[in-house]
Amino acid sequence: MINITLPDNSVKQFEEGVSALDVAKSISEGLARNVVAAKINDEVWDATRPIDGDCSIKLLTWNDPEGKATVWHSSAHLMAEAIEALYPGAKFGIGPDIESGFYYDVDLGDRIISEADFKKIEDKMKELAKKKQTFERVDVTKDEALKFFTEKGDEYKLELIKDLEDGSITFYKSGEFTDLCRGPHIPNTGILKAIKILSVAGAYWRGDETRKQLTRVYGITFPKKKELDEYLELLEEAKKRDHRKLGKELELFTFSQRVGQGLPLWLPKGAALRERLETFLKKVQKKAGYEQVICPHIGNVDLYKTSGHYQKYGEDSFRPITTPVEGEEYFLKPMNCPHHCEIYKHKPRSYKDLPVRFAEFGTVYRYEQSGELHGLTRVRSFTQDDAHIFCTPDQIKDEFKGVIDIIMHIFKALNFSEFITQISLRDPNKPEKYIGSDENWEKAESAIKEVAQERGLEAIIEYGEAAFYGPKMDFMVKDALGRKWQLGTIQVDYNLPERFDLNYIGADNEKHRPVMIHRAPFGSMERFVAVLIEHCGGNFPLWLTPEQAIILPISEKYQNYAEKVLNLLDNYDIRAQIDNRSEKTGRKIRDAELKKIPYMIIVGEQEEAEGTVSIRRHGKGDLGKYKIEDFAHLINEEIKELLGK
RNA sequence: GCCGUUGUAGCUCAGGGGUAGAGCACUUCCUUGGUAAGGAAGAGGUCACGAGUUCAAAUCUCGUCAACGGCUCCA
Repeated sequence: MINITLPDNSVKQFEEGVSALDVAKSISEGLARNVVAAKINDEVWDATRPIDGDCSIKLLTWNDPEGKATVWHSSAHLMAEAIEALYPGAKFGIGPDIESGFYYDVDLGDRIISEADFKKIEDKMKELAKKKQTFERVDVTKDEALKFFTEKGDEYKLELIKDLEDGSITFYKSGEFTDLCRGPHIPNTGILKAIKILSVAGAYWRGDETRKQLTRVYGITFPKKKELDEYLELLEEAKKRDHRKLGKELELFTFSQRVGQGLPLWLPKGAALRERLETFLKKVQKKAGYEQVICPHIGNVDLYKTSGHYQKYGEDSFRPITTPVEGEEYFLKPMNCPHHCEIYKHKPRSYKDLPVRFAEFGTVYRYEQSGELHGLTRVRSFTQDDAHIFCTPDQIKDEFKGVIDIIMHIFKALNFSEFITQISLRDPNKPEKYIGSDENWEKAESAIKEVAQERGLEAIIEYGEAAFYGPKMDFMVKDALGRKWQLGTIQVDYNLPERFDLNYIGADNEKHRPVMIHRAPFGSMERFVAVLIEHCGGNFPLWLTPEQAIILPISEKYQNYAEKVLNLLDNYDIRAQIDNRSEKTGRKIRDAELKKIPYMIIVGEQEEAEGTVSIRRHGKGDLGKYKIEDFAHLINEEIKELLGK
């Protein structure tokens, strides 16, 4: 008999060789039907695999992340089986589960899979799933494994097996399909009720561009059709919110082939919106003791040799600009820090001056591979809401606090209520990878952890994710569709102060090395605006939106009154326009709704007589009549609430 | 950068070896109206760019550029 500890810490006795599925059955049949895998001593196992000793157990269902992963991994096998049946002789690379679904890399010879074939594969998968095929785990020796795939003629699997240790190799058999696989898998394919092939793309074998390109087939499965439908709806919704689509429709930005790829052109409405974001942050930063600086867009090659960026990225940058007579070399600036270091250096600094905080909306240029460019999220020219704080090691903690407060303020003003904080620290096993003294690292790392706690942030700590020059804290927001986006970042840097030989005179009258902190709450204006567009679906917060209100006169007779209203609103700093086309009100409302203007102000005979306005809220409908001043207050109160003042 | 797909009016898209189509947007006229599309007329395109094949190319072929979906990369 063996002892199995359940999640509630109760211990039950079972025969040796019992499976997690048996354990589930002993609790309830209903539970057993939903079990897809089990965590045995923190390792995910097949629910059907015999347990041969004392252990703790957690039964996993579709609702556990590991359960989903297992379901999708098994789905990948099912898809491979379907593809093998439909395309005999297909060879298989790897087929893992991913964040949403799974894929399998397939070599089909000269056959191709296109969207038109998806249905065929889905149908085959459904047919196979209905058979409730089990997944049979088989231990094999390396020789057996090699023999099997040599006979099958699958060189990809052979290559994978060659890297594996004998004794650790397992096959999984389900139906007609046998795969090299570590597992675990679901008890049988019956749970896979809703199946969708999503897309197909090329992918290099083992991510190596010198190797053969395989066909990567993406799919997703769910235990219930309803869940699949919801997922497909989410994809549709994401498409509707795509910032590239909305950016065009709302006239925020555009691109021109003639200007060049990855170089965004901000249209008047987009530029105004971005300016409001900048003004907002500038105000906050001024209060927090930042000073604005301005730097040129190019820098001498020596600047980047000093910073070390030339050695590291010189080849992957835009080619240098050379002066015609002297032959000097300049680079488009790929970051602002080296310039800011020189600003720090322009005069001797005392410990009494620290911290100094230089802020700049600095436009930088980076050569990104052409296939990488994507809307505003990946561009070749972008503006960082950058600032560099030069401080003593003891001041790191307070400075982090200050930056976190700014970031939280921004998230609130822009309705990002869900976010993830990540702290990246050294890999304790590889201290040689990092520059800077142990003592300083220790100090900075514990400061960051303490600050996170004091500010009530539930931070994920990642060891080994720090940059070689210092630890950092990143913020990822979750948008309205639950997608995660990396935005703000705070990074400690011991490297540049060293390279630029920055110093300050301490109380002891000796020179000391300051610490540098890079920080960008938005990240970049381009990326941030893109994320914001997708987060709010183009319905920007009232303080930010291009047009806050539009006045819709019922007919031309009320044009004068409309202008009077406009003037009054202008006095309250409310951005509004008049739609004076000779269209019916219904039409004007429809157009204003489509333009996502938050407030529609209808004025006609009644309003003019009473000195009021009729208000309609975007997406909500008629709000009734207001006095103009009351309406202005309504708007300004709404804004105040967001900006928290 | 690599593989695949795509490129026709400001936008969304149809068509396709014999000189260009729709809806919306735009302009003008009529209409002066009460909470998601009033009517009529008009204007608008080297069919991404460059070569080639052909009596004839927007259409076929090749190349270039760009966008899209992935891969690799991201100070």
